[in-house]
Amino acid sequence: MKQEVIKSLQMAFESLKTQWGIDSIPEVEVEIPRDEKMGDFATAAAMKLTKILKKPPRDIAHEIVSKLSEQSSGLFESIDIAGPGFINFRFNKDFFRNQLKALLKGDEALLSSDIGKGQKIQVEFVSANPTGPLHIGHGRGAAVGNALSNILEAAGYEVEREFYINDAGLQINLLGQSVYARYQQQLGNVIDFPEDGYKGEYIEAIAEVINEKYGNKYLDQTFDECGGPVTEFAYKMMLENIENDLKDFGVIFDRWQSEKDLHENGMVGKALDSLKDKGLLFEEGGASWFRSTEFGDDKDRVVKKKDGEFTYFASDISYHKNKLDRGFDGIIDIWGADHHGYMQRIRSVLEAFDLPKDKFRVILIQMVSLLRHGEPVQMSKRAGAFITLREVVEEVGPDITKFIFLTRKADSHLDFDIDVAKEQSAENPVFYVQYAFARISSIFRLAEENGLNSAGNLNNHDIDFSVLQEDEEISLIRKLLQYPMVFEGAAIACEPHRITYYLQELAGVFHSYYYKHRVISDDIQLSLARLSLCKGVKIILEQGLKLLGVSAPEKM
RNA sequence: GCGCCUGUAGCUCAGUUGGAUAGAGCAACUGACUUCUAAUCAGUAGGUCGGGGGUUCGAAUCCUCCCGGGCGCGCCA
Repeated sequence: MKQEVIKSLQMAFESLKTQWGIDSIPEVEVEIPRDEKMGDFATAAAMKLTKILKKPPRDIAHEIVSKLSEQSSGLFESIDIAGPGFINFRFNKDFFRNQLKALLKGDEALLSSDIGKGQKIQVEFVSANPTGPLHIGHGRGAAVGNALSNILEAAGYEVEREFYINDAGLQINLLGQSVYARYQQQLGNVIDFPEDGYKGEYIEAIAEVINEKYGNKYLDQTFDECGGPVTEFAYKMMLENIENDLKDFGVIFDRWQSEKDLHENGMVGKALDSLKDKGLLFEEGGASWFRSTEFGDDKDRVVKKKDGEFTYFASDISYHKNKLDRGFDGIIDIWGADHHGYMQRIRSVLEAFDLPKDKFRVILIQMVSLLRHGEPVQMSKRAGAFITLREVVEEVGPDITKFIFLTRKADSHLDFDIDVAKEQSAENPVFYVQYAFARISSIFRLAEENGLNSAGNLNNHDIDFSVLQEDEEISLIRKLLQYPMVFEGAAIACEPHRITYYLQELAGVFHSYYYKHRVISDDIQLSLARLSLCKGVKIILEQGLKLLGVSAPEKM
């Protein structure tokens, strides 16, 4: 729909070029006006040209409009000049009706997009340490990462969803020690709990499972002796829990990349070697450093400590090198905002490995404050006092939880009040959207009973769309046709929340229409045309909800 | 001290990358169920876009300086 306007404007500019005495035509930008009454599309081109042409914007607008009317494509009902020099376009109704027909025939361009052109893109998200259950913040990352992946996929990218497992290093070791200590305690041994150990109940649970499975096998062993298998068991069980939590939240990953594997396969050393070959490593104070200042970082970063151990950053270098080696055209990392200080470092690494700047993108997910009755819930993983994602999902439900996460842009803080999410469930925006879908489904059930078979008839009969005359019907089609633009915008900006808002608007236009006009009536032709319109709404609602990972129920 | 995010209606948030009279939902108030689902609809009210200055035809949006909130600045992971 947007393309038609742009094309017309480009043609007009082309023929005005000589008259204006400019070499190339200006870039054409069109927007959807805030108020539907202004038109379907608007351009501020005349105002932007005023500086170059040294003429008042309204004069320029007049020249453009008269050129446009010479072209008279017949697409537009009206082209007006308004305000300081906006040009407003209004499509004629047949254009809308034809587009609706195209949507129902399954015109892909109205549902998806090919801006991705098959490029391979990797989206890494959640990537929580497997040392405890997922909390609500991880849930937000999961919801956004999942929706974004879906959107990019629909936009023609080949997407891989990946979870990076931090299964090497001190934290995992601490997990093992904590479980070991609980195991000993459960079997009656008096043993000190590690000072910084994980104190949550889940640690006890893991210890119990070890007890059930292996009995007192490790009872007489020190941690030095049995730390390996105990730690491995603990972390695998933890990882399994995480995977299940995500699955029950409706988020599935394509690939789980282990940090430990990178070490064991020598990838870390290799990655550093290739930096060395580029002359980007140096030795100082017995440690190895990456010259990240070369790429705009504040200071150079240690990759190998003086005790010979790799830093965490070294694994990340190797991990991102690994991503590049796997042939991705673009890399998107979704991190908690508390990791933002890490961004420039990774950016430097990827630049060192020759990835163009615009191919790497970090989406920071701001903190979630969990509230109950308006009071903040204190969260501390170490102390074990926190509410898990699972608890929230079980209490509030996955659809509401996801929808709330996706109704805000990622980089703003979010208050998640469990009681508000639950108590207002009847007024919750997610139901507003789902209800529109359920209502349409209900209409189709009735249509079925009345012999207006939805699927069959709507496809086989030559339905006369010209009976769709009501303003609300045209508004509804107009809204439907905005979907590809919204969707593309969401993909380009990596902002799933745009879809969430759009769906609410679409549902709103539909509810309003529903209240005012009856779909099924004695007039068969009209009924069929209106059913077709509803079908169109249903298709878009379903598609949008699918991208968000939210269910579309036939009944509510 | 430096860096990132943030401040928009009583509350929770959008604002199409600089455009027209700043928008939703909740809460408040008025109305609408004999109809394909009232989890809905129609309407009223609610604003110094944190504050000052600047850039220009035009600023919630860009620059700058203040004020407030969150987070981060290890040879930790």
